[in-house]
Amino acid sequence: MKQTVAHRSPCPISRTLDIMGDKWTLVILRDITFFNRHTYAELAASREKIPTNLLADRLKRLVGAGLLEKVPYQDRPVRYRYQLTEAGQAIRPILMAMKKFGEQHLSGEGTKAP
Amino acid sequence: MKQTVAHRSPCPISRTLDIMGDKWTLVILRDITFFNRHTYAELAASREKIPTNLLADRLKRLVGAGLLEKVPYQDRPVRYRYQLTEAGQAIRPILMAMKKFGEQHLSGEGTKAP
DNA sequence: CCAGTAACTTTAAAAATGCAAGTTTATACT
DNA sequence: AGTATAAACTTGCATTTTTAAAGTTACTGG
Repeated sequence: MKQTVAHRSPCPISRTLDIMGDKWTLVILRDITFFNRHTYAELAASREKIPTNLLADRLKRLVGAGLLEKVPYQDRPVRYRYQLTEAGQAIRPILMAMKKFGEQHLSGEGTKAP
Repeated sequence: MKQTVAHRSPCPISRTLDIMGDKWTLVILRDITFFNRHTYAELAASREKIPTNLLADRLKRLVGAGLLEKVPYQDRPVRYRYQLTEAGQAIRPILMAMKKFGEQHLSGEGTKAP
């Protein structure tokens, strides 16, 4: 089923937020982009403990939005990996900017990866 | 009342998202950063039509997080403007990255400011 | 006194989130 | 054959957040 994301205005920033303006989408993209986590199980196991129903939902939205693709990487048994499309890879500068911001301005008592 | 934002993990990206990982925070910051909207009324009037209770809530959170400050800019009657702190100004690269992403990858049928 | 404006607050209904448990499909072990 | 394990989800339900709309407070200019 195709997931269409309605947009609030034609502004490119608000349209970007229509897709990734929530608590979890960008941490999934972070895990795929920087931490090499590509399977559902790997993503579910990451430190922030995303609820699995939200993980499933966000993956669907991201696939629907064309930022990820779900690819079987083995048969017997079939297993899937979520990988970035070209558009998905273009998220990297956003993540980098957030990383830098977090490091420079949110350093409460230690900010470390992941 | 002080608004403390609990964080999910020490990762600088997830900590950044703990503050601005939602549908509205970054559009408020966009309006202040790029469109010179600084008063509650100006922010409430922007194109995406943020519900006023959320605007009030987000402004409080941003002030609490040290990204904005609420400054009276006139007496009789007293009126306030929300302005970026130094940390708040550091959001700009994030917004720029989102703008670029939106323009390049979300150009459905026309993405224009605001 | 009355209308108008800025800056919020309140309310109730709708939607999203969070948590735990359950399901499905497939392989491996005994 | 029967049991166990694992990946990848789904379901049900309580809690929280978001939305839309209306209401409030403080002040002012006529």
